[in-house]
Amino acid sequence: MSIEDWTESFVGTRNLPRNVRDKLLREARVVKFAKGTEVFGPENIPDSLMFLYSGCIRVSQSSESGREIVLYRVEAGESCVLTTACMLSEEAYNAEGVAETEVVAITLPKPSFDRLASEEDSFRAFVFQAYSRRLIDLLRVVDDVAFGRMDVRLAQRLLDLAGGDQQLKVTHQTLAGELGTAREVVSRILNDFQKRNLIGQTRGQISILNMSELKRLAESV
Amino acid sequence: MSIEDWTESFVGTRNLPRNVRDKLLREARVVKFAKGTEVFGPENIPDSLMFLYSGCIRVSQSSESGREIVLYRVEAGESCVLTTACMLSEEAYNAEGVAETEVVAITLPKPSFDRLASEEDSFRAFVFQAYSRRLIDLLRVVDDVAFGRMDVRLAQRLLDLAGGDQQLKVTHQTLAGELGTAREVVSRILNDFQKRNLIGQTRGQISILNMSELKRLAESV
DNA sequence: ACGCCAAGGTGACATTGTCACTGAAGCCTT
DNA sequence: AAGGCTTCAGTGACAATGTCACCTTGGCGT
Repeated sequence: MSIEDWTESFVGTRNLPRNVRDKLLREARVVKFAKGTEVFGPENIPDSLMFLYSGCIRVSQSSESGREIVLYRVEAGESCVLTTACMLSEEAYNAEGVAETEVVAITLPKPSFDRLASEEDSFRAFVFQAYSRRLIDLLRVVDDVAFGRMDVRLAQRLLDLAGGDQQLKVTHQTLAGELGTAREVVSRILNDFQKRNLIGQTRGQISILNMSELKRLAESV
Repeated sequence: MSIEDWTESFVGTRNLPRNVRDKLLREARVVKFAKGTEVFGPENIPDSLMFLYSGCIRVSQSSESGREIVLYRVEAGESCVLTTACMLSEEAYNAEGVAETEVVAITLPKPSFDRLASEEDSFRAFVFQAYSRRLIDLLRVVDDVAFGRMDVRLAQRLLDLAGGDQQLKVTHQTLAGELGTAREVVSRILNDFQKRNLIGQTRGQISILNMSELKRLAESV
C-alpha cells in the first residue's frame, strides 16, 4: 500500500465515502520523524490532530529529579490524543512523545478535524475510542505504580519488550525509565532474576532463560 | 433555578438553541444518588452518558489487596467520561465512582448523545474537553504517585480537603485511601506533623495549626 | 457498667528510593 | 597493542515507604 492511500489504514477513515477520503488526502499532511526525535513535548504542542501511519511513539512523563516513566505507546493505526487533550484544556503537563522507530504520521488541521468529527459517525467513534483507550491505559499505569510490586512489573515489562523473543537489547537505565524507578532498583532485581536462572545478562543485553517461570512471576498479581 | 432548567448548568448545553434544549429535557432522565452510594463500578457500568447537576462524585481505584487511591472528583457542571470510556473500549477496569454528597445527575441515552455530538459543535467540544481534563488529571496522579514524596502529598491533600477551613473531619484510613497508601504511613506522617506543630489531632479530626508552613511543605516539590 | 467496634499507636521487618562511590566493558585514538 | 574516555553496571549504607501482627483507646449502644 502506498502512502497515498493512508485513509485505508485507520478504522476511523477507511469506511468513509470515497469523496470524503479524497478531500482528506488533500487536506492532511504527511509528516515523518526520525527515530529518537521528539514528536511532542512541553515546549512543542502541535495544533493539529495526529494519526500514526507507521512506527511507534513512546509517551513518557518525567519528574524534575530526572526520573522518567513510560505511560503508553502509540502504534500504527492509532491516534495520539494527548496533544489534543492538552490543546483543549490549557493546563501544563510534562509528558513527551518520542519516536521509537522511524515514524510516519498524518496531521489533520483542526477545521478538517472538526468537520469530520461532526459529519462522520465512524470517525467520531474512532476519536472517542482513542481517548478511551488512553484513559484505560493510564488507569493501568496508576494501578501498577500505586499497588504493583517492582519485581512483578519488571518481569512483565521484560516479556513485553522481548515480544516473544529470547534476546533483548536494553540497558538497566532504560528499564528504570520504563517503570518509573531508579537504575539501582532494576539492577538489584535483575541480579536476583539472574541468581534464580530466570535470565542471563551481559552489558546492554538480557536473555530470557526461563520464560514460563518469568511469566508466572509476571502474573503473580 | 429549578431542576427543569438543567440545560442551563452545562457549558455544553447552555448555548444550544431553545428547541434543541427542549428536546434534551424530554430525552434525558434525572437521577439521584444518596450520599455514599456507588454511582458506577466494575459491576455496574451505565450505558448512557452522565452529567453532574449537583454534588460530587469521588472516582477511585482499588487493588486486590484492599488498598485504594482517589483518581479525581467529578464536580457539578462536569461530565463523567470514565463510564463512556469503558463502554467504548470493552476492557476491564476497576475504578468506581461513589457519591460523596447527595448527587443529582442527568443521564443522556446513547442515541441522543450521538445526535448531539454530531450536530452541535459546542456540545462536542464540551465532551472532548471533559475527556481531556480527565487525561490531565490522571497524568497528575501518575506524577504524584511515581515521583512524589508522601509527606508532601499528604500536606497537599489536607489543604485540599480542608478547603480553606482549619478543621477537617477525616480518618487516617480515609486519607490513606486518598493517596493510595496504608493507614500506618499516614499515621506516622501525621504524628510527625503534630510534633512539628503543623496540625493537631483528635479521633477522626485534624486541625491545621500552621497553615502557611503546611502550604510551604505542600509546595516543596 | 459492660461489651463492641472503629480509630489509631507501635515495633519489627521487607521493599523501594537515594547517594556516593567503584569497577568493568566497549570504543576511540594513537 | 596501549592508553583513555564514556557508558553501563555493582555495592553498601541509609532513608522512605509498605506490610504485618498486635495493642490501646475512645465512643457508642444496650
